[in-house]
Amino acid sequence: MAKYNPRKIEAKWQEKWYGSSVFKAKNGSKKKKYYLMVEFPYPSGDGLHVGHCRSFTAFDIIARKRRMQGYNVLYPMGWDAFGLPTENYAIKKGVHPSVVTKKNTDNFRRQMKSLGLSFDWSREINTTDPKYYKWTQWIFVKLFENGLAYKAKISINWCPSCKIGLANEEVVAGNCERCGTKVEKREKDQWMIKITNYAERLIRDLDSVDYLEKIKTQQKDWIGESHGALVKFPVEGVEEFIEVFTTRIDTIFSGTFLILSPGHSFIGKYKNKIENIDEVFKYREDSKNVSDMDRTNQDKEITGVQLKGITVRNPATNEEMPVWVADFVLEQYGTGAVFADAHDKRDFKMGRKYGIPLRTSVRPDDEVLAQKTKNLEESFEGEGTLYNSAQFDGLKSAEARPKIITWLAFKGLAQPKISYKLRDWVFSRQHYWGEPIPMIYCKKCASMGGSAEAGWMPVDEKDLPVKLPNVKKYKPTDTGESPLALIKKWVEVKCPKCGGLAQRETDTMPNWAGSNWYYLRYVDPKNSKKLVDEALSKYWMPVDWYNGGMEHTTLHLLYSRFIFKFLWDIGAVSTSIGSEPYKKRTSHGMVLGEGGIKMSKSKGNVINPDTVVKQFGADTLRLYEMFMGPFEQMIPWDTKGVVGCRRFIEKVYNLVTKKDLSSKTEESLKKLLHKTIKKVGEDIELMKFNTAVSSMMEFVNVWQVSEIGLEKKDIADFLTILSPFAPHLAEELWRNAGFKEMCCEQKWPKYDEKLIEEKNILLIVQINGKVRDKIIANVGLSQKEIEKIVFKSEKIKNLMGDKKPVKIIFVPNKLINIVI
RNA sequence: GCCCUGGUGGUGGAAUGGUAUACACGCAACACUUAAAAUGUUGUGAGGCUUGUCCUCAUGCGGGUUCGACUCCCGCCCUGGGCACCA
Repeated sequence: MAKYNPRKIEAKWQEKWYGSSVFKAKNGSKKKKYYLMVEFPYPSGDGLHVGHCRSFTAFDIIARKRRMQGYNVLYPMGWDAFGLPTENYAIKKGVHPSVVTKKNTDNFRRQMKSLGLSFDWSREINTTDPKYYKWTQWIFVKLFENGLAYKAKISINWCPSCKIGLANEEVVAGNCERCGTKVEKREKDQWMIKITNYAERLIRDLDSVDYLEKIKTQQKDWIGESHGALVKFPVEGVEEFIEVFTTRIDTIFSGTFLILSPGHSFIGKYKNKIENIDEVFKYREDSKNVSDMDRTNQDKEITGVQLKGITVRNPATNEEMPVWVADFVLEQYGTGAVFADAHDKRDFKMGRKYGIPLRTSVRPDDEVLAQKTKNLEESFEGEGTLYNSAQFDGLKSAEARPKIITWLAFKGLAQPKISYKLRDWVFSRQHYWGEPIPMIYCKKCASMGGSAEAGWMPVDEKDLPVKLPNVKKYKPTDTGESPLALIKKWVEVKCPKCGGLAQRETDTMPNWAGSNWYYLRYVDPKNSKKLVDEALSKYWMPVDWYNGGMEHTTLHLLYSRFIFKFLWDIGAVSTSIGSEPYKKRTSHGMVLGEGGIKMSKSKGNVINPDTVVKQFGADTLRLYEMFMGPFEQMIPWDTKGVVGCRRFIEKVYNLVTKKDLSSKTEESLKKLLHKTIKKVGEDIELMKFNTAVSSMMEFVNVWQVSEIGLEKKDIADFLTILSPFAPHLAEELWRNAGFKEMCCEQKWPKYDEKLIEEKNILLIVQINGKVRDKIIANVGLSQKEIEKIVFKSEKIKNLMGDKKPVKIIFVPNKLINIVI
């Protein structure tokens, strides 16, 4: 008998699979579709990570099972290939990024195929392919045409050493991710995308999708919806209001001063009225230089400056209030201004520090706390009962809020308002290796006036894609402009409107641009006329099950939901499919290095899947990655543990190869097989791959010691449920056992409901909740019958002595508990 | 500070109100072998003695609910992740 030789077996079956159409998703099929997707990787030079293997294998198992269940399955793969590491490599070695990308994707594809993953390779996509990014650019044009893309001067993160603008994600603890230099702020004109327009829908529509609860929570927290009110504070002596957003209008009667953010427009507008304007301006300048790190440090001393000569009136009490500036009030949130009282810790501290009067108007339920609050010993931030609040005295905070809003609204001084933490999305990067933003700026047209976007025109659809030109140097310039700005021939272009000399936008898009919509391209990967064919989007979308890392919850996942909603709004996809791209979203746990620390080259603890495949075989790697622990949990790699999975595979190989197939399976083994079929099937759906594997191990352990073994049909069933996990092995044994076709094309076996029903059960006998005996009894015996058996038992008699049972708890077919 | 995870043998873990420690690793003994590896068999939470189909104790810590709690509730500690002056 031949020894188990994974290298030979695996190469053979991979050739058969990839040379046939078994993994191909079929357009125009009458079958029900199932669209499974794992996040496409960034093809780095390091090759596939064992973490990739884990989630790809898990979803490969689901894909293979779905095919066996009769679905038309789409399980595609592609490359999110724009990005910094490739660009940096190009800068260092002088190789064009596209060459590096080609090399890396070839390696990744080889590695994936060596694992036997059942991707449909005929639908492979690559975000750096001009045929692909033509549509990424097209989406940008549509965003612009619909008023969702605009230019704004914002401060960006600037690394003075690398001379490059950094995305927020590239700044680690205030330093440049690459060189560690302290990051500075620079003002720059950037393209922005109005994702904030979609904030409400992005929260509300979470109710209609099946995401892990923690994913929903994180997205909601990130978008940060707060319900409150916009309140107007009339400024003394001028026809002007300062607007404030508050969620705690129930505390309005205790408001004794107003605080503006340093950048608030009121200051510039009324600089002539502010007596100490020099001091205020100085404070504003100083606060600009406070780094983000210092500004977010909560232990930081509160600072502020009063705007002398300016007062406002509290719209509730009509009292005069001083106005201050403080840098803990943020320009970007709400209206950039707050009213201050003793019911906020920061306001409280500030009032104390500068001797500004403080007042309270909410009483906590706790008496001691109420006294302390009233005596201004400490700041009470919770909810309670109102006092000092005129006609609202005695109301609870929650009931007072709508009443106060209505009362002030009647005077035209307040309105309900929902505020979001979500900011618009900075879409410009000063890098080479990204999609060029397909916009043209014409000075002449800009002089015709209008908005900030005047003079900006999108590239005509027929001229898309705007291809990345070849450059000699990929490194950004000293001015912080993209290296594309140096190529005069590419930058200078005819204005699409007036025909005069105009210039291209030289910034490129962020990494997320290509992954915003890739799920749509898999559906129709070669379409050169449209982003996606309507009928195909209608058949395949939405993605039925999408898996990815938790680290993408607030970036990629949110961005792509937003872009899909936009495409749906403009009718770029079939409108019958709903405005959510993913029906179900789950997430995998990271695979750590041995000892529980993160795998990294510097630590030298990186596990290369190639090595594992070479040493143990792909099936062993697949099985181990599923067996190592719960799928959603972080888990350390353990090379010793891999051995156990290899042993299991050899056991199965030897059993099927050696045993006589003509015999009839004995009843108890057949029963266990059907229980295993049930368990494996259910566990796959719940992503409990580890227990699915262990149940197959248990089955094989029993099978191994059984004298008769399995009959042919039962072998077939077992190989079929094993095949999603260890597909090469299953395929080989399937053929060896003399079956026709391929194992992966079989139907998923049904378990026999009657067969797994138990006739006898092990019944637990407890006294006072402690296990004292176990008896084998027929299924369905009544309490009386069980009691009869139990009270006859010598053991129980001895344990009970002369004590009488006080109470007897009986759980049918499970347990009897005698309380004495 | 707030939100979300998780805490079980020497190790990865199993069990979501009813036999705690499945499965696997590791370890030990035995068999096979000149020997080793591989393989197979058996044992393996801790402690105790009267060595048993025995007893006691153990699921981060402290309380509670229950006939019965790893599982539910309250308080606390620790791990990992996210957000962080958000009005």
